[in-house]
Amino acid sequence: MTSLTLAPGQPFSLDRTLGCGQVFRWDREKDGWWYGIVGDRAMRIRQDGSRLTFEGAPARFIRHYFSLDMDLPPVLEAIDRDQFIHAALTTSRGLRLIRQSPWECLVSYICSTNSNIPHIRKRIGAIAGMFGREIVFKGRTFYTFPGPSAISCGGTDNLAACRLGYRQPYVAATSCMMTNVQRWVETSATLPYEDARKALMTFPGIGPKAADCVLLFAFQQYEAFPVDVWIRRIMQQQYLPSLNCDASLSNREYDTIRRFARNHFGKYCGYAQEYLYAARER
DNA sequence: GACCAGGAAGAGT
DNA sequence: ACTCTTCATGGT
Repeated sequence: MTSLTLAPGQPFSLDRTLGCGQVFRWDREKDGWWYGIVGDRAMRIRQDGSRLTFEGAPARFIRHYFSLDMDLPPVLEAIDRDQFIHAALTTSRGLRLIRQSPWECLVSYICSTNSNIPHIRKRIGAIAGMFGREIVFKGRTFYTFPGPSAISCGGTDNLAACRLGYRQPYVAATSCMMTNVQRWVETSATLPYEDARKALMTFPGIGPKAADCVLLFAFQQYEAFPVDVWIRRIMQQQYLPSLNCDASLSNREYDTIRRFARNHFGKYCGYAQEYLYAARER
């Protein structure tokens, strides 16, 4: 068991960070411990005030994964451009964007389309359970997220058992494509936002929204502003009243929204998106 | 641009 | 029990 103390003036809320829907493989137990699996290590972590206690990962991993090394106040100050975002920043104070594993994040957001969060979690869990490696930690069973070849070579029937619906061929094709890509993470990380976005959208099942999520959650491209049904509604109500949320979201309208956000909130608009999403009215 | 597939969990009635 | 919505994408 290891612990670390948060630096003064660096807000962090474990509950808000893990509970806001950016990541799908963590569970909070009633005693306050969060259990999750990241890469090939299962771990647990809890927060008591400014103290984080954890097992299964070294402090430097925790610091990096939860972006605790990022100086958050200047970011929040930069995006705090109006009363509405100000309220959202207050409500979800301490929310930080996680540095997710790119491959798992890519598949997760292929699986996320037109689904609610519990359902997305179920799909990711099914893929891991089917093709991943079992790890027992604290009497609980976890499964690592399988690599591209484990999925693409694992058999159509096994993938079908994961009940992905129309997303299944996208996951299969993207996995197959990825087995032929060299140094995907390193290459993508060097590209500027718009180029990285175009590159991601060449994978089947990755459209503008999923690409922006992967850029934001796995590549720390804070310019990305994923527009889903919630964000579109909020943007219509608060910033762009001329939007028509009854019609389906066109690429043109998506671009209108993300360019407005980039202009209005600045280069950390992705952080603004996550706070707006976390504060959405359910 | 409009429409549709593929599908299941959650929320509301 | 039934309907509507859900962190959309790709093809026609």
